[in-house]
Amino acid sequence: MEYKFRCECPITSALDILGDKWILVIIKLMLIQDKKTFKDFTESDEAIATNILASKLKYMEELGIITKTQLPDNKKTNLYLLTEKGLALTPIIVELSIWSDENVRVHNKIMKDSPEIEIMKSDKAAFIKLKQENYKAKNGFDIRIKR
Amino acid sequence: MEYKFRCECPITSALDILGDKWILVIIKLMLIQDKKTFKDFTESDEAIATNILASKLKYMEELGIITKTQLPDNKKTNLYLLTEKGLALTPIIVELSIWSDENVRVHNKIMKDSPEIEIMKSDKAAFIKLKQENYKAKNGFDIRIKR
DNA sequence: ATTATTACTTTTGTTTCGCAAGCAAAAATA
DNA sequence: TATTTTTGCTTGCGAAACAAAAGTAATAAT
Repeated sequence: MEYKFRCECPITSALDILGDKWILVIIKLMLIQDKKTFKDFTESDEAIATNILASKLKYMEELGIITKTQLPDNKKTNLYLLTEKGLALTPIIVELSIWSDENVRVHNKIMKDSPEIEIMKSDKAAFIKLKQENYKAKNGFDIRIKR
Repeated sequence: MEYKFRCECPITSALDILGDKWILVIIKLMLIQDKKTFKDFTESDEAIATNILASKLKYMEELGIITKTQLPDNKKTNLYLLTEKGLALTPIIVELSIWSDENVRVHNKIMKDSPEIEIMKSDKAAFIKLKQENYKAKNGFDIRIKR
């Protein structure tokens, strides 16, 4: 539970936490693609290896970005859900989408369109609020047990 | 000049490019802290190793995020400057600042305040535009030679 | 009672990161 | 003009992160 930071800069410190290949991808899977179980994540297009997934989920839980919970009628399947701290990353995901749409397509020819990109661009704040509220409406009031 | 992408997702593809420990930190050093030479970067608080710096600068130039130029009266010192594609990352830097200010301080006790954080929060779009225009005013019309 | 599913862990590489040292060209200084 | 310093790197080696594959234990479904 002790993390290493390169220096006193807030931006660099954020990247000490988020700056790797997987953390923000996992956030995206949860927020945009509704993934919540270990199996959900392993079946995504990104094809994350199970050992890496396990270690990243543990790390994110420790940091308070996600929680690990269970449904009361199932002792096997765990639910991984975004906390407020995790949901607060939504603006970063949105800005990555927009930058990608305008600057990455030239490198990745098979990249999909974001269906919501125009809505995103025309009113960022509204889009962010909507995504966050939809997430909470779907996942915030489930009956579940913290473990 | 061939890059590997994990899948067709725009967000994941953006992170295939930006998702490492250094790229966004180097962008921040250029945009916020006015760093432009190899030496500038090595002297930053982040203390990047020279071999990593050299490889990242090369990679970023290949991608079109930065350019490598020279002043006409100096054959030694190179100037690394953000392109439009690199400047377009400003909103991501701003959102990282805001998330960090609210969520990272609990982990990094010695983290500095962003002096501009309140301005940033109160009008993001204006702040972003200002930063980008300041950067261009300072660096956009220098006499320099592309190499 | 048997099979399948879920959520991992373990093992064994491979690739990326990072420190330290070294080096060559250009620039500054004597 | 000769020497020293600065700048921008490269090289070599150890450490850490990432990744593919196989294995396991508990639970759930049949």
